Amino acid sequence: MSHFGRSGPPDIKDTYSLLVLNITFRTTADDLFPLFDKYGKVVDIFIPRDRKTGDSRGFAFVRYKYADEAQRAVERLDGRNVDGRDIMVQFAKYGPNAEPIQKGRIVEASPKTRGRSRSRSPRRYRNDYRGRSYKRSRSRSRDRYDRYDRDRYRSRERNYRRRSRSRSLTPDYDRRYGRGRYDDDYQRSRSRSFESVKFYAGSASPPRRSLSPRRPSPRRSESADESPVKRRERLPLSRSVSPRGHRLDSRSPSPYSDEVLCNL
DNA sequence: GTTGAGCGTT
Repeated sequence: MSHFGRSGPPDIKDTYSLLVLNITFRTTADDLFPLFDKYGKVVDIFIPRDRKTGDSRGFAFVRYKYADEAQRAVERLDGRNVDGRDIMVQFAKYGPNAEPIQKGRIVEASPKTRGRSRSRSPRRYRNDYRGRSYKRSRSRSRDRYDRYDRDRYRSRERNYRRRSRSRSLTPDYDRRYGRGRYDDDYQRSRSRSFESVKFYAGSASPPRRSLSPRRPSPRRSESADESPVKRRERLPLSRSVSPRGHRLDSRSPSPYSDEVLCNL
């Protein structure tokens, strides 16, 4: 029950969180797991994503069960090249609820403290990033669009997203799987557990989205509502199963973005 | 079909 499923933070009570910076936007939790799991028991991996687009934001959180293992992972993996980029691994400084944590360990004393720090200030999302004058919307290209003709480019962007969503085959993957080894693999057997766990967690809704978003009900009202345009929008999604069969991220947020759902 | 300082979700 408390797995890397999409049911929120698992059991963060006695875990040690590592912040992994500078990963590629295509790197998934699956990619990180074998690396980090070599140094200890990885309890959870989470890759924050853009709310709207679902894209990776370029960093990840890896949670260890034991502090010494986390520490070792920092020493060994910080600066390591992953998918062509030198990642930075360090202990997280803030908890999932913006709590300061020490050495990656959440200091959350009482649930009262936790509730306080997040219940007030009803930010829409956490995109304000704690008011630390966070400049970015994560990319200059999107900044550009946001400033100028966002409305004009919106549909274009959507198409991009959708296509890149269902594509999922990049040189990165070739490289990674051609490599097939990590530096000291003293417990490579565990490399499978992550996928297994996630399959387990997603058993209700398998990663391979052979989805059935909404069966066109034989109702007259709906069929009348169906325009060819909408139909076209749905089709590419229905078959958007990646070549890898499963492309699981930490929590793949619904493959169908909200806008798509709204379209139906 | 991108981008690149940074701290997180059901």
